[in-house]
Amino acid sequence: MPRSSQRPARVCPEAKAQTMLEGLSASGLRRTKQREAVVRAFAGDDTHPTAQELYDRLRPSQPSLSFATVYNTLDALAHAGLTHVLRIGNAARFDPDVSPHHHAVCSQCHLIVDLPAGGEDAVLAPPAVSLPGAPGGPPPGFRVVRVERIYRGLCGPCSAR
Amino acid sequence: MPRSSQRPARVCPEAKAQTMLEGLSASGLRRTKQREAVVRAFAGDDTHPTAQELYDRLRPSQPSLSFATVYNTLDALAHAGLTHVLRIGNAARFDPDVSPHHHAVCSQCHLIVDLPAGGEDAVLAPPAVSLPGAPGGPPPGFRVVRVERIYRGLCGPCSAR
DNA sequence: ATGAGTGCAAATGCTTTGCATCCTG
DNA sequence: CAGGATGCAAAGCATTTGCACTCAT
Repeated sequence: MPRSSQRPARVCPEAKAQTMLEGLSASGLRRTKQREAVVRAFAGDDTHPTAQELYDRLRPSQPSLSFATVYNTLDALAHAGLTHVLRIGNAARFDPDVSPHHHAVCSQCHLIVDLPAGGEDAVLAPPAVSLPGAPGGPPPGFRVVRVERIYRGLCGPCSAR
Repeated sequence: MPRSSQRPARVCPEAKAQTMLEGLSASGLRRTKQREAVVRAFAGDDTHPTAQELYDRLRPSQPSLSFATVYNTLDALAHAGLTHVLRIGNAARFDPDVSPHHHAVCSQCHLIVDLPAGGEDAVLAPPAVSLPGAPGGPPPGFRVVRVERIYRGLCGPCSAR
């Protein structure tokens, strides 16, 4: 049994970073100082940062790092399937957690929190599943790869006003 | 029984446009020629157009219409709850259908199709429902107002390559 | 008549790109 | 040492804003 049953058993950031870096190599991408810095700053982050936020966070320690590199690195990670891109506000937000989970977004303060995938339905369809011609008959032949859910509402503090 | 059980019994565009215009008035917003034009072009549209697309569509018949007005009108409609904003690609897409439904997005051609809300779970929570401290214990006290789902995958044609 | 709404254009903000240079594999 | 990656800056879009003018209420 995992050490904790309260949270999605988040691995230690260092290990996560290692996994991401290995994923980069596995995708034929080069392992540069810049990418290592981005990955280390990003891997253990569950705040769904924007590229700008990561850049600001890294700038003090990596003065020569350019914004474009942060952007390109995140883009590379996303294409390699090592990161998910969340389009919730105006700017793209990045999520290093590619395991099945959903998001709750506070309409007031725009906080985004992770929601472990409940048993309700599968987030990932094993290889790919065709949508049944269920009630109303959605597009036939559409092969669903992933289901993303966004719970919109008010977080605890905002709910309490 | 509704006329059709295959599709979400879409109302006639004219009626939908009327409803939206009445909704505008009901929200204390003025009924201008520009807004009427936007609403008529938009009400029966299930292609989830961007503001730019609607503007391009309207320009020929409304040469004096400005882009900002289209933008502001869509924004006003959204604030009045008469339209939903979809953030799927880089640009905001607008959906005149505010009845419970979800979306399937083709990763290849970026087509967005409506999916009638199945019985699986409610899209709308009656007034507002608190997330149970289910498996993993998501944020306690978060009041869910609406659940949005995005089915990512490949549409029929793209799936067939 | 009043002030919300409009048109225009310029400002913002996010994202992408071109290119010379650097450095990993 | 070849080509991918970086840094810088500029270009491209999407979105928002200021302001003078117009028109719905």
